[in-house]
Amino acid sequence: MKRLIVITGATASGKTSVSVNLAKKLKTEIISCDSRQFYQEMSIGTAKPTEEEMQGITHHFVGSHSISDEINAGKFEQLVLPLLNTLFEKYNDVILTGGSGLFIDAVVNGFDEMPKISAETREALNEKLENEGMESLFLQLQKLDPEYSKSVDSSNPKRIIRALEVCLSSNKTYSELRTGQKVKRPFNVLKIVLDWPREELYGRINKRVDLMVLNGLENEVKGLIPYKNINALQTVGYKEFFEFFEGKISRTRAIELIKQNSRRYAKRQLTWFRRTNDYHWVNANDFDSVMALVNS
RNA sequence: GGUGCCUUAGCUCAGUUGGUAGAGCAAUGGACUGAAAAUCCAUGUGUCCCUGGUUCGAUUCCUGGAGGCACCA
Repeated sequence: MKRLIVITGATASGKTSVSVNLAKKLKTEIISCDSRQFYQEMSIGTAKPTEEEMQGITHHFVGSHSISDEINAGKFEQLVLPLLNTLFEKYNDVILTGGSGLFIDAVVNGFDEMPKISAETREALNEKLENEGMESLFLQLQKLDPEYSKSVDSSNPKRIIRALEVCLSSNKTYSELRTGQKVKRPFNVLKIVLDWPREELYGRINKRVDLMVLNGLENEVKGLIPYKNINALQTVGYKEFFEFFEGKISRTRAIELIKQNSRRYAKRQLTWFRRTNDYHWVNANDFDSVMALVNS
C-alpha cells in the first residue's frame, strides 16, 4: 500500500531539512502543508524554503498561489488529493511537510460534505457581529442549531459564524452535517512530530525571527501594505510590522512581538498535535529515529 | 569610609497596623471539521536576600551581615 509520511512540528522545529533529507533517501517529492507558504508574495516571513534548502527535491504548494487566491483547508484537500494520486503512480512514499494541523487533518481524514458558502453570507454575519455583538449571533445559533450551540465555545466568533453560515446555506444543521467520521483514504499514513525541549525551540524561534529581519522582512511587509486586510496577511511577522508602519508600536517592539507571537503559535501547534495519539513524537535532532519509524 | 533608600513570582513592582502574599507583563495548560501563523477559554508558578533576637506566631519590628542605588567625603 502506498504511504503518506507526514513530517510536522512547531514552527522553527526543522521540518524542512528533515523532510528534504527523507525525500532524498526515499527518492520522492514533498507536498508542503503550510497555510502561508502557498503564497508567492510571502517568503521571508513564512520561512519559505529556499532553492538551496530544497536541494533539488520537488516541493509542491510552495509559492504556488497568490495572496489574492484564498486557500483554505477544504480547498487544500481538494487540490492535494488528485496530486497525491498522480504522485503515487510514481512513488511508494510521498512526504507531506508543514505545521498547519487543520490542513494535515483535511488531507489525512477529510472533511464532511458541507454546503458552499457565498461571500455575502459570511459578510452579513461579520456585519451582524460588529453591529449586534456575540450574544446576538449565539442566540441565532441556539435557534438554528441548538445541539451545536451546547458544545461550541459561545465566545468564539469564528466558530459560531462558521456554524451559522453552514446552517443558513443548507437545509440541515451544522451538527447534522458534522459526522466526525474519518474518510478512508487509499493510502497509509505515518505522522511524525519533530520535538524539542521547549527552551531550545524558543531559542530557535527567537534566532530565526532575528534572521528574518536581517533578510529584509520589513521591506517584504512594506510592499504588502495595500493588501494588509486580506486573510493571508493575518499572519505573525506581518501583522506586527503593519502596526509599526501605522505608528502604533516601535520597530523594536514589533520584533519582540513577532518572537512572542511565534512562541504562542508554536504552543498552539503542539496542543493540536497532542490532541490525537496517532502522532509519533521524535527528537528533532534524531534523524535515525525518523528513518527507523519510516522503515518499521 | 559615612549617611539615606532598596532587596517580595521569570521581569517591573504593590502589600501585610505581626497571623507565610497579589497586580501588570511574561509564562503555562486547553478547545478548534473549509478564516487555522486565524479565533477562543482557563491557570499564580514564591526559602517575601541571609543571620540571630523579641513574640504563641516574623516576609513585616529590632541586631548583625551580603548585594544594589543615590548623595557626601
